[in-house]
Amino acid sequence: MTKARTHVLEAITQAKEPVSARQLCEKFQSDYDPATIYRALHYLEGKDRLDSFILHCSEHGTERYYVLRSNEHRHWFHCERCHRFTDLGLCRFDDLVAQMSAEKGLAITSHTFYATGICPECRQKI
Amino acid sequence: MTKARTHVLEAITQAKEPVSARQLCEKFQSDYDPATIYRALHYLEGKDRLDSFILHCSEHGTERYYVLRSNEHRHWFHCERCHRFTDLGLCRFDDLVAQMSAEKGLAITSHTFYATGICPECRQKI
DNA sequence: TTTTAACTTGCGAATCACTTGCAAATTACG
DNA sequence: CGTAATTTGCAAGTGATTCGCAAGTTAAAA
Repeated sequence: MTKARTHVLEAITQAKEPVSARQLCEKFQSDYDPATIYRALHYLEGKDRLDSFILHCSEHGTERYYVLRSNEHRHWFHCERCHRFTDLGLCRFDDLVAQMSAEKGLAITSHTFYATGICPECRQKI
Repeated sequence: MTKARTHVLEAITQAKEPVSARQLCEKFQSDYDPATIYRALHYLEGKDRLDSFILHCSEHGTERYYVLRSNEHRHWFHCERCHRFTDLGLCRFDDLVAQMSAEKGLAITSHTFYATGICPECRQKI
């Protein structure tokens, strides 16, 4: 683990929500080149230390977001108003996914899920 | 509905799986400019005639895929080997989504789900 | 520890999937 | 039919991410 990779992993570990490459590039603006950040993310994802998903929002456009990979994965909600994430807890889709997999004879190795809408804080402000 | 929009909608209607903008641009290469295709897709999605999701695959990169919007939405599986989609049937997550929504006080207005892995045909070829 | 081979990084240029500005072409409608 | 509102094509622009390459580091071998 090089310094850059360690720092990127630490930043994602400390974050309470999914982090985009761009956020990391901003954070490490004076330390690492964007290319290094992107390469660190690929490296860490290849080593199964990170999970990621792509999400489009009106404020940030289309970006890939990274979270730590643990043995039990979680899903996220994205608020269309404040553009923050809310943790939806551990994945509860395993049974349904297994069911779909069995029905169609698929070897499902992963799935992506996220929900969008308005979070309680923003809803209150309307 | 202009001609371009009609043709785009027809192409997606006839397709048996999600279609990317790029596929449509290729199909209508000699008829419409890519900008027109993209604008038609935005228009149709804005009119609730289409649903879309973003998916990254090794063969086609990151692209947005479009499907007809019906009252009951479906989810898809994407094969990492042949890069085709398999219909996973109607959404079965509504209860779980409602549950998550209630737990966190979120106003969930939509969700995205897709699974990836190897389809039966490709699995057989290994 | 010197030698060498194997990564990593920074920088700048290149990709690629879209977007946008603008003038010409269509379409809508009074 | 005539004018206003839309839509299209073309070309240039964005923005996230990737790549080539030379320089800097690290690791393994001798």
